[in-house]
Amino acid sequence: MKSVDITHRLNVFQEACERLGLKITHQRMEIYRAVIMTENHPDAVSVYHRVKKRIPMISLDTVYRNLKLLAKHGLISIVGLSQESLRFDGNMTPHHHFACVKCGMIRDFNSPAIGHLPIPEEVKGFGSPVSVHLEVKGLCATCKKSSRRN
Amino acid sequence: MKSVDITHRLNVFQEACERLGLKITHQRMEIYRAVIMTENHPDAVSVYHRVKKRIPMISLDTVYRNLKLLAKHGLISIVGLSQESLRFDGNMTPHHHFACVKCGMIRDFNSPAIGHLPIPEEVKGFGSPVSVHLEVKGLCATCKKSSRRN
DNA sequence: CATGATAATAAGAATTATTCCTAATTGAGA
DNA sequence: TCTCAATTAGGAATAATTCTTATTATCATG
Repeated sequence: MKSVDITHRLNVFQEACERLGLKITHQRMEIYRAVIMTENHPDAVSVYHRVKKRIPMISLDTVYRNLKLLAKHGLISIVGLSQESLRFDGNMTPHHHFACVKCGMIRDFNSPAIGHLPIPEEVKGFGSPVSVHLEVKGLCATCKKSSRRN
Repeated sequence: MKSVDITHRLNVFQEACERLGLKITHQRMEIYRAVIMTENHPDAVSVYHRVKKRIPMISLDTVYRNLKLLAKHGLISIVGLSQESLRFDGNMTPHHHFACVKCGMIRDFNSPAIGHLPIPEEVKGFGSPVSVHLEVKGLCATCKKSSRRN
C-alpha cells in the first residue's frame, strides 16, 4: 500500500474513533497501522512484534485489547469464524455454515447455487483447493433478542 | 440421526480405518460416534465429556489426537480455517480467503460472482447475517512442492 | 489360538494463546 | 489547567493444545 493511502486510512480511522467515542492513543494508532500494513492477516503476536519496533514498551495485552475492540466496532475484522477453540464437523457432505459471533452457535445450510461456484482462476495460482465453504457470520436469533433487552 | 444411520456410518468408518491402516480402537470408535451424533459442531472438550460417559478413563489427549488424525485423513473436518490463533484483517472491502491447511498462509481474492450470492431464506431463520466470506482451504504452492519431496 | 511388533492410550507436565487484575498514566472535555 | 473516565504496562491467571513416557491393545503372522 502506498504511503499516501496509509495516511488517508489513518485519518479515516481517527475520525471513526472520534465518532465511536474511542480515545486516540499512540498505541491504538500504531496497532491499527500494523494491521493494515500487513498483507498476510497477522495474528496478535505478529502485530505485537511489529508495533514493538515503534513503541518498545507496548504490552501484549494492549494489542489484544485493541484488536478485539476494533473488530467489535467493525474497523478491522477477524478472519474466519472467530472461534476460540477448534470445532469439528462429522458431516462430510457439501454444506455451509452460519455462525453467531456472540455465542458461537453454528448451523449448517446447503445451497445448490453455491454448490457449483466458480472458483476464480487467480485462486488456483495460490495452490490446490481442497474444500470450499461459505461462512456467514451474524447474530443468532437468541442473541439478537437478549441484546435488545439491554 | 436415526440409529440405523449411525450404525451404517460406523461401519463405513471402520472400513475407512482399515483401508487407511488405522487401528480400530474402542476410543477411536466412540470419538467418531460422538462427533457424528453431535449436530452443533463440538469442540474437543465437548467430545471429551460425551465420550467420558461411555469410556470413563478416556484422556483428553486421546480425544485431541484422534480428532486431528481423523481430520487429516478426511474422515471428519475442522470448521473454519483450522487456525491455532486469531488472525486479523484490515481489509474491510468485500473479499474472500484462500488458506493453506499446512502453513496457515492466507491470500485474499475477490469474485464479483460470489459478491451477490443469494443467501438462502433458511439462513435468515437462524439470525441476522452480517458478513459472508468464502473460505477456500487447500495446500499452497510452496507446501505442495515440499510435501512432494518427502 | 498364541505372540510379537507397533500403534495407541492415560496421565500429567509443558507449551501456547488469551484474558484478567491492579496501579499508574493519559486523552479530551469543562 | 483540572478532572475523570478510558487506557495502559506488567505480571498473574486461565484456557486450549501438545508433548513425554510408561503401559496397553490391536492385529498380522505363525
